[in-house]
Amino acid sequence: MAVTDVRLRSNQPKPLALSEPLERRSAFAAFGTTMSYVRNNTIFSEGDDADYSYEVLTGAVRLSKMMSDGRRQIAEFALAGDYFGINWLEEHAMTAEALSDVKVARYARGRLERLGDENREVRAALYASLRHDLWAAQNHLVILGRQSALERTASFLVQLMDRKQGTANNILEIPMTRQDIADYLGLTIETVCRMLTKLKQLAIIDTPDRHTIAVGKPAALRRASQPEE
Amino acid sequence: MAVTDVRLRSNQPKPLALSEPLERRSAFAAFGTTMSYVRNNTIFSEGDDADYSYEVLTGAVRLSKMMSDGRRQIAEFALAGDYFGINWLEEHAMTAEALSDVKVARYARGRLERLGDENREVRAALYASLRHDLWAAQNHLVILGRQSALERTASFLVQLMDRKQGTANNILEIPMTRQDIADYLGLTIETVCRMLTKLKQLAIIDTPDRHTIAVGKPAALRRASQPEE
DNA sequence: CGTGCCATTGAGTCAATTCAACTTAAGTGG
DNA sequence: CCACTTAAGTTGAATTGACTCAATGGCACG
Repeated sequence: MAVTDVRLRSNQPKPLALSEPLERRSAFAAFGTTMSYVRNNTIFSEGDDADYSYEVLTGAVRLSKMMSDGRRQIAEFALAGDYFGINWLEEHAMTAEALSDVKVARYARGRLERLGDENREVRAALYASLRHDLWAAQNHLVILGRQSALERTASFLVQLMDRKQGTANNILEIPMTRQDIADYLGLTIETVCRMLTKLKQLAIIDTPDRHTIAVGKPAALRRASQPEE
Repeated sequence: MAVTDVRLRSNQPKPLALSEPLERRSAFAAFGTTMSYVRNNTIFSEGDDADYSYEVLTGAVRLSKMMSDGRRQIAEFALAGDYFGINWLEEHAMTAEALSDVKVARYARGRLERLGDENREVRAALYASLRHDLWAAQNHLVILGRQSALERTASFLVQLMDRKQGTANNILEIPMTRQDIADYLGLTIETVCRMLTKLKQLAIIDTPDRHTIAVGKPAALRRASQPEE
């Protein structure tokens, strides 16, 4: 199979300046192996040897950390085109699980590193991916540390919209459950639910079914994700 | 002046496996310029052109993001030996301010990148720094998203202890104010204060003065930073 | 047409915040 | 060196936003 290109997307949660360019490179050659995982299966666990890095081809993956008493924090949702598992050390720092049925391309880490050593372009792509993840994590910190429940929920939806720029981005097909959203935003499932209801009451969004969110008023949603003025 | 070595330290907030190795390299040559900043002055602001990268020589720096209504989230405290401002894009994603009077080494970004392109060792150091920051941010996410006020405060102190391993790490000289700690932990100044008092009442720490915290029972502190069992 | 999972809504509680008073420490300038 | 001023820290009381607990509704799947 052929893995086509290294794509980096910009999921911008804030006004926060900083426009990560939508780069497109054909950096990794077609030496990945395609793997499939069914919904809710684990791709790798926190602490596993980081022998492979991955790219999402179809479907979605959640990357999370778990505390010993079961509290969970999701750091990122990897969607089609996203990389995960490149950035870590000898051991994976996160658990990766299939949100939906997924196809991923799997790259042997050693090979990728060797390639990066030789090839300037591959190196740049790896570096860009790492930098993107850092950038995303730092924006995430603001959401978790300083935003209200409503702002968080709105921010999350804005991120999803911005991640699929180019396409009709007003109807969001979300693969994750309310619990996943809660664990991403540092809230409970009930609070996420209430905030979605609130946004619905404000006529900003609509939720025709569990996994669809229609953003009727994107501008209002963006406003809801930020401080008043 | 001569900037000696690229040091990476492990500030481990959790059991979370993952031992970032205490590497020591002499990667960047002595081409940095020494700069001094007095307490509370800005080194660069979010949105500024990222022309330079920095290393803390003495003192401490806070790296933060600010929302338009003044809410602030501190992402990191850079202490002596730490790098900051390497990881970002064309524009700095954070504001860097002097916590105390600081001396920093300043490196022209273009030069650093060129050097990284040529020199494998420099490249590894840059990559390691980036990876460290990502790792730290991801741990920070768990703290902000899923820990209680007491756990956060304890985690913060544990991080400080672990960052100065090797030295007598039970007496912490902290350059930051309570407000800084609050903005790092996603709490209010009052809550931080109350949690410190609580730790004091539990005889786990003592606060002889504002900028000194003596950790009498490190093990108990570590326990307080994690879920029971 | 149950059975079970996920989502939603309501009611009551609680942890952390807000508001406010007061204490302590750190300058600053006479 | 001491009075004066300002900033930082601490404590208490009241408030509140998000949480917990509990019950119900809606789909999907066998």
